[in-house]
Formats: sequence, structure tokens, C-alpha cells
Amino acid sequence: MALVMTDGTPKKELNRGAWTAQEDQKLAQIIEVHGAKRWKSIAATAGLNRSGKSCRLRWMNYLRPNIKRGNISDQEEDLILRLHKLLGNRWSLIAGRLPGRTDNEIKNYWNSHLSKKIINQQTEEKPSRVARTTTTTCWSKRRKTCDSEKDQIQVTEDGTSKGHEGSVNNIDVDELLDFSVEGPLMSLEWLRKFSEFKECLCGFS
DNA sequence: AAGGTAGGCAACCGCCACACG
DNA sequence: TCGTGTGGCGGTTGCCTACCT
Repeated sequence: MALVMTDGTPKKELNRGAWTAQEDQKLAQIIEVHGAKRWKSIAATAGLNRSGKSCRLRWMNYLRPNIKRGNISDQEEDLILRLHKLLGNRWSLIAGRLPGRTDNEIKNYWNSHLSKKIINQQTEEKPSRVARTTTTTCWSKRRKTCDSEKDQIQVTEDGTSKGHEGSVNNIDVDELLDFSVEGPLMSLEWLRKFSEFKECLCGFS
């Protein structure tokens, strides 16, 4: 039975599935003119019978300039492993530290390659060690909540926590977690700072 | 050569937060 | 203040391909 709108007109079925080269071209052209915003109107303007969400996803994961595809280097893999250990399944944050990589690609890479690696490693290690690696999952489940929580928690050097004024152990939290600027690959210095910060939050719970 | 299976990846789904009227 | 629309995110699905029997 065909779907109809409230005024009785038939509801147009949206295109689904793989994108064609023509659709890609149309989308890229429209974004070049209007910018990557208002995805619903982009879809309409381009004459693409796609949802705004679908257009956004295609652009972000495939058409965007400077996207690197495939061939994840050992350095990048190591970084993903480290960041996942720290951040959990916060793929967008992890991707933010890997220029040219998308959250979807990293997520897929994790699920198809790295998760197996981890499982193999864990089966060779003691169970207690396995448990320790899962402590960061609290960061991934409800990202917004966690993000706001990070602004509320301050841990002092004597181990007590109190209302937070933007720093933990002299670490500027906002700066530390600002992934808006694409920089070079994650520096060891950043990792060190983040580990310190995370220990403050998790070490006293 | 044909059928079955597993892996990889693109795309979709559902939920949540935020902006705006 | 509330309702609605939109964007962003992580989880999941399903298709395609390579490999195995």
C-alpha cells in the first residue's frame, strides 16, 4: 500500500542505497555553491531524491575534500588504539585527531581489524588486565552528558573533587578536549596530558 | 565451476542535543 | 516554555567481493 501525505498526495519514496557518480557530482556542485549546511535544502536544490541526512553522510564520509581513504598506516593504527583506550567508542573525537580520516572509517576499521586484535591480545593476558581496558566506556555511552560532566568535575591535588573552574591538575580541560581544529597527528604530549586528566577523573571514583 | 562463508565497507537507523519560532 | 526541525553521533545492517571447500 502506497504512503500518502495528509493532503492525500502520494508520499515520494526517497532514494536509498549506493550513490551514483551523477548524484555525487550534483551534491558536490551544490555544496560548492551553498556550503555544507542546511542538508535538507541541499538535497532539494540538487534535485536529489535523498534525505538530508543521507546527503550529509555522503559528503562527510566520501566527497569532502582532503579525505584519506584506505591504507591506514601503522602510526595511525597505533594512535587509534591509544585513543580508543582513552576515549572509548567516541569515533568522532578519535577521527578529529586523525586528519583526513572519518569517524565512519575509523569505526569500521576498529570493528573489522582492531577489535579482533584486542580480543586476541586479551585472551593471552590475565582477566584483571582485560577489565582495566574497559574502564573508559563511560565516556562513550552518552557523549553530551559526559562532555558536560567534564566541565563540572574538578579534582584537586589531594584527591578530593569539587566544582570545576576549567582545569584539572593545571590541565586546561577545554583546550585539552577541543578537537575543532585539525592539527597534526596526536602528539605524545597530548596523550600524556589526557592520561593525567583521565586518571584524575577515574582514579578517585 | 559452483555454492557457501567470512570480511570489509557504505549506508541507514534511532537517539539525543541544540536552535529557533 | 514548549514544539518542531535539523544536525551529529554511535550502533547496526546489508551488499559486495574474495576466499574456501
